[in-house]
Amino acid sequence: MNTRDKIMDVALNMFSERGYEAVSIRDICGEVGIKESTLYYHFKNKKDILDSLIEKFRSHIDGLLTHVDEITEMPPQKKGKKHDDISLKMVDSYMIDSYLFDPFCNLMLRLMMIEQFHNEELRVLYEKTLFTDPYEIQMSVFKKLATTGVFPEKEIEWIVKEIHSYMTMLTFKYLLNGELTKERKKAYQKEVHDFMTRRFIA
Amino acid sequence: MNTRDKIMDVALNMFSERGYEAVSIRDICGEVGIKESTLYYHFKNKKDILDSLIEKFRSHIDGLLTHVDEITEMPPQKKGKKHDDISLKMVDSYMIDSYLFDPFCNLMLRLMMIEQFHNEELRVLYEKTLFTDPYEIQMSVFKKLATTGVFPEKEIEWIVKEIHSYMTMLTFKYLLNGELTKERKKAYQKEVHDFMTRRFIA
Amino acid sequence: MNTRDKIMDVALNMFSERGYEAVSIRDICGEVGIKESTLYYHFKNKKDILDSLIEKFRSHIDGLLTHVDEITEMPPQKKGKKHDDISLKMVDSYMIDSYLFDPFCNLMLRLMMIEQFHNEELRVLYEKTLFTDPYEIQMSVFKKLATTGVFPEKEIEWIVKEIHSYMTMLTFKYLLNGELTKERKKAYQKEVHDFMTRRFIA
Amino acid sequence: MNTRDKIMDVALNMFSERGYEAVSIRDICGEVGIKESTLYYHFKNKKDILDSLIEKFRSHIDGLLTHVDEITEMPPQKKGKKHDDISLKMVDSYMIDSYLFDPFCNLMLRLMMIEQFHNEELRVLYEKTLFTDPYEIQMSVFKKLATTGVFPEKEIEWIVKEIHSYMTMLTFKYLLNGELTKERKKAYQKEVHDFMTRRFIA
DNA sequence: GATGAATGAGTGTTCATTCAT
DNA sequence: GATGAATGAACACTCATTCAT
Repeated sequence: MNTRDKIMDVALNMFSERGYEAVSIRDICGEVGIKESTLYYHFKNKKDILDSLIEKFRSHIDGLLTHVDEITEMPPQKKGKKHDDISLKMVDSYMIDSYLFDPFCNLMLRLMMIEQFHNEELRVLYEKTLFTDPYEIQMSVFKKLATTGVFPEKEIEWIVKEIHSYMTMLTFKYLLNGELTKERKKAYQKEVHDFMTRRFIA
Repeated sequence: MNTRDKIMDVALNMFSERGYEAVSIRDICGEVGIKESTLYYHFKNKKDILDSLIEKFRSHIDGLLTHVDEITEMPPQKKGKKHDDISLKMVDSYMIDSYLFDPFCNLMLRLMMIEQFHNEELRVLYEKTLFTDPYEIQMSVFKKLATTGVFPEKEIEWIVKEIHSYMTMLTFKYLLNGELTKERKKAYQKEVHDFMTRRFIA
Repeated sequence: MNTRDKIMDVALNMFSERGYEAVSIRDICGEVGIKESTLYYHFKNKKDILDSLIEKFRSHIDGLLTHVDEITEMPPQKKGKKHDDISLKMVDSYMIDSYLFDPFCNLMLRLMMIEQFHNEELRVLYEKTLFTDPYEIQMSVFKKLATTGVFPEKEIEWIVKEIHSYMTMLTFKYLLNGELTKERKKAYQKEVHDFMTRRFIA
Repeated sequence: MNTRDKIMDVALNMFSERGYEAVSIRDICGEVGIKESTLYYHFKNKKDILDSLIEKFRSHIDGLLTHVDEITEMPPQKKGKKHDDISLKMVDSYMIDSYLFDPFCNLMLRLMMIEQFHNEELRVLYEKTLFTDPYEIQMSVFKKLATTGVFPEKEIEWIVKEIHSYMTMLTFKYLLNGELTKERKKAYQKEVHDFMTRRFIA
């Protein structure tokens, strides 16, 4: 990892734990192992580090959304196929691994959680990535499933709301609370699985 | 309001928006209208302000929990009475008004959200007040309702999980996001009402 | 002890250990057990405490000198009497007990030692009480002894210089160094005794 | 002189006059001609300046002691040579010029005198450099002289005690009292010379 | 790419002191 | 006699940043 990336990495770890303002250039440089003056070769100023992190997060998210779009716009599976095949796999595997469980994304979510109350740009991004986008993704997935006749059209809205609220709550409870340990990840996955099983299988 | 209370009030407003570390003693005193040295007559240091706020919050919460206990331990209503009488009123009126919508509590929740990642004391309090306590309160309410025969015992767990996750998600979405405006409160109440109506009435 | 005396007592203890400037009104009041504002009922300001201590010391010293004068101006003892009768007793008992070993005087000497480098008033007092006065007292004692024929007049100067330098060195080494413990007092007394024995007896 | 050395120089001058605590970083920087923040580039905090001074003093003293050892371990002069040749020259010239009269050492001794009452590290150093070391140096010098037969072995202890106490008293009287002026140095040297002359010549 | 040296503004905190009660 | 509440000035120290090398 080159110096610039190391700075961003260290900065994100610190920002997401203590907040942007509470972290000093000294703190970052001390951890990276460079002098403070060196940091200014790589970044214009402190704000520039944060902006670069946000930019990186945005393109990461754009990649995810593009990927999800490709999946949901694929021609529908044959009728009668088990409903969870596509939807649950997508939700479970893709979004969880590359988004909620991804270290970079997870730290960015924490940072947004911390900074949202006095940074409008981050507040909007926070609302979008934690509430709006996941809801819309679920909706497009279930709408597609509806075309296969698995669910009646008019029930979709509430089904999605139920799933979305459950997963959102679990996200805050397990993934945006304390350190992101293996135990918390497993607890999250277990609760998601139990919910899905009861709701759609049992 | 005396000087000490004014300091706590101003400090909480600032801490909950920008985080404890990012707020300076100068900021607080400027807003309160006292000299910095005066603040140190009322509080022994910056941390002492935070500790006093936490202490105040704890006793506030203790009051709420005691009140809830009194309600749920009242002798059960006559059979057949509409289930929402006691439960929804309690949930809607009491917990919402005196907790989520209460300005002091709301700001404390925001502060806890911000500080939880590097303050273990606040992390524990955060988990308790946003996840553990609400779930347990709902459980005791619904267990009581179950004794009146309104709900079958074995369904209670999932009903409560459903309600709890829905309300938790709404709390993060509307009450712990941006400024706590009347519009957001109304949006929150409407979504709670819609959910309750669909789930228990329709 | 009344409040005023308690303040002076505590102040002297602290001044003599950490220096006048390094001791705060807060420190003193904390130890005395009064509020800072109360101190200003008893003393005009911080400097006033120091001035009062100096004044008290001056009159203490005046008392000592008067006492010594009375002794040295008493009619001479009969010829042939052992020379140490009057001189050593005086030196040993009186000056040591009421001056060097006296807690108040000892602390004042320490205070003067600390403050002499930037307080001309205390520097003069320091020089007088540690170098000039003791030398002159010894001189008047030995001059009196000379009249009894015990010492030849012309040897007196060097005898006194010898005694004075020895006792001064011991004072700095044992009484103005570390805490004034019983051990240090005893070590001081032993060395004085050994010196006197060797010089005048052996 | 570079900035770091200038800071140490100014700090020592101020510390030795007013005491460590009574001197502010502002005072030092004002005299050196730098901003306060600059000082923290060179020293990690105020204590660090003091520690650096102590360290410098220690190595200075180590140098002196090594030098003295070399002299006293030189093969003895031929018998009958005037006793003061080596000893008095050494005492007079070397220890006085490079220790008591040396500006850095003199200021350090004053600093130690001031700080000894509440700084155990400095108290120990103070006792060593003003009482223990000089006594031992004199002892090794006179023991060497004794081998040449100038002094009887059994008289050495008291001779050294006499010299040591006399020079110690003079040090406190002339060199550690008021400003270290040429007049005081001369007065000190004259009294040393008079004492030596009377004691060993006359 | 990186650093040594510097800075002005700001940090939390303590200082001696005042004054109405 | 003593205190609660306040203050302006000073305290040691950290901040993000600059710039010549």
